[in-house]
Amino acid sequence: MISEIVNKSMSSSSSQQHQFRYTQTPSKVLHLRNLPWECTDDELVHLCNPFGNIVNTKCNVGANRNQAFVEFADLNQAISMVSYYASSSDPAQVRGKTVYIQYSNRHEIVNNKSPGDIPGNVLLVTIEGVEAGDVSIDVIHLVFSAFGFVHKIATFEKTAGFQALIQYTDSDTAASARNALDGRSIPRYLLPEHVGSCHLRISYSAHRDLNIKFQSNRSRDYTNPMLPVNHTAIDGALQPVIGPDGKKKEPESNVLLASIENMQYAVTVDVLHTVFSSFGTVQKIAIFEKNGQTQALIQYPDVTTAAAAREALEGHCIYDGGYCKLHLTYSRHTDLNVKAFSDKSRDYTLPDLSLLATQVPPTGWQNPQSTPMYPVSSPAFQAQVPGGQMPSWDPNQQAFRPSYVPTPDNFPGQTYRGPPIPAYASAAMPAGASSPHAQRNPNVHNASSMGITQHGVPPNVNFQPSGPSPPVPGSSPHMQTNPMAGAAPQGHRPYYG
DNA sequence: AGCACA
Repeated sequence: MISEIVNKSMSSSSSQQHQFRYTQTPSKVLHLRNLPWECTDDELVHLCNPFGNIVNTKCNVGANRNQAFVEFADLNQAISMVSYYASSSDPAQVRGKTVYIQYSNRHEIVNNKSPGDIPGNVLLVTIEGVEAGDVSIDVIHLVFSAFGFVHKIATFEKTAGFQALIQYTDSDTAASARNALDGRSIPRYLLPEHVGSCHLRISYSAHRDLNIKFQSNRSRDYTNPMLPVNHTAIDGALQPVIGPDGKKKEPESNVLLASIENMQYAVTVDVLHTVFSSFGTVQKIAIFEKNGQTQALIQYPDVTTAAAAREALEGHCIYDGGYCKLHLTYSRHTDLNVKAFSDKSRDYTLPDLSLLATQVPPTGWQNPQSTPMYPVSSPAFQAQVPGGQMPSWDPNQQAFRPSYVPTPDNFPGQTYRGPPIPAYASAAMPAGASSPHAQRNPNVHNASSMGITQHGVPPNVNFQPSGPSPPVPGSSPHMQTNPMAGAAPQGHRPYYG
C-alpha cells in the first residue's frame, strides 16, 4: 500500500502530471472523458445543464472521439457540477457509460465550432484527389445512400476540389454518414483506374434544402422524379462513354489530364510544354498537386491532337529510368482557366507583346502522323519541331521572356543531378545508352552548354513518344507497359476500410 | 479514462 503510493508519487514526478493529478485549479471549462464516441452536443448539454448555463461545448474530442469539453457561464456552476459528482453515489453517465469529469486545464473553449461543424441535414463533401469527372453522381449516391435516403445531391468544383452537397432527411442521418465516412475513401472499384486514393472530407453545410433545377450529371433530386432532365448536361460530350469492352471510358477531350508518377525530377510548365508540343500547339498548361501526386492539365486546340498526344505518350516517362511516368486521361475540361504566366500554369494563347514584335506567325500543327513526332536533336529541340510549329511563347528564346528569370535553384540540388540533356531524340539514342548513373553526375551543371538556359529541362529528358514507332521495352528499367498492371490486385481494399 | 484546435 505504502509502496504503491510512493511509486505513484515518484512516477508522477513531472510537474505537469503533478498538477494534473492533485492541483486541478477550478475552471469553468470541464473536461469530460470516457464518453461514448457517438456522444452529441445535445447529450453534453443535457448532462451539464442542471448545473448552470452552458456557453460552449466541444464534443468528440481526441483520437477516439470520446472526450469533450463543456464551458459554463460561471465558474461556480462548473464547481457545483464537479463537486456534485465527486460525492454522488451514481456517476455521471451518457448512454449508460460512466463519464469522468474534471476541471479542464484551460479556461475557455476556443474555436469551438467552425461553420462546418454545426450539424445539419446537408453534408458538404470534399472528394480529395479526384477531378470532377472521376466520381459520378451515381457513385456518390450509392455511397451516401448507405446511411439513409438521400434527397438531393449537387456537385460542383471549387478551389478545394470536387465537392458535393448531400441532403438527408435530418441531421441525425447526416451525422451518421459523416461519422462513418469522414476521412474514408471511396472504394477503388467504384473509381476510374487512374484515381489514387480519394479521401472524403465531410463537414456540415449551412444549407437545409438544396435547390436542384435539373436532373443532370452534376445534380440530382431524388425526391422529385418529375424534375426536368437537363439532357445537354447528361448526354453531352462529357458523359462517360462505354467502350467495346464494356468498361467505362472517359470521353475524349481536347484537354489531357496527366498524372505524373515517380516524380524524381521537377516537372515544370516548360518541360511539359516541350513534351506535349510535339503533337500540336499547346494552348494552356496547369500543374497542380492532387493527394501528393503531381498532375497537369494540357490543353490542345482540338480533340484529335489531344488524342494523338495521349496515344503516343501514355505510359511513357519524361526522363529515362522510369522517372516521371505519364499517365494520360481525358479531362472533363475543355477550356482551362489558368494564370497566363506562373510557375504552375501558362496560357500560350494570350498575345505576348514582347513576342509579337519579332514573332514568326504561329503555324498550326498539320499532320502529326506524317512527320516525326518529336525533334531529332536535343539542344534546340523546341525550335526544330517540324511543321513550322512555333509556340507563341518559346522558353528557349530568352530575349522574349521579359518576366521569366531562370532560377536554377528551383531545382533542388539533390534532385538536379545531371546535365539537362533533353534527349528527346530517343530514336537517336539507343535504349540504355543514357545510363542514369552516367548522366546524373551531381557535379555536372552545364545547362548553358546545352544551349538551354531554361531551368525547366532537367537531366536526361529521354522521352520516347511512341508515335510511328512502338515504345522500346526496357529502355527505362522501371517502365511498365501498363502502369496499372501491378496496381490492380491491391486496388481492392475493403469497403471504407 | 487523462486536455481539443486553428
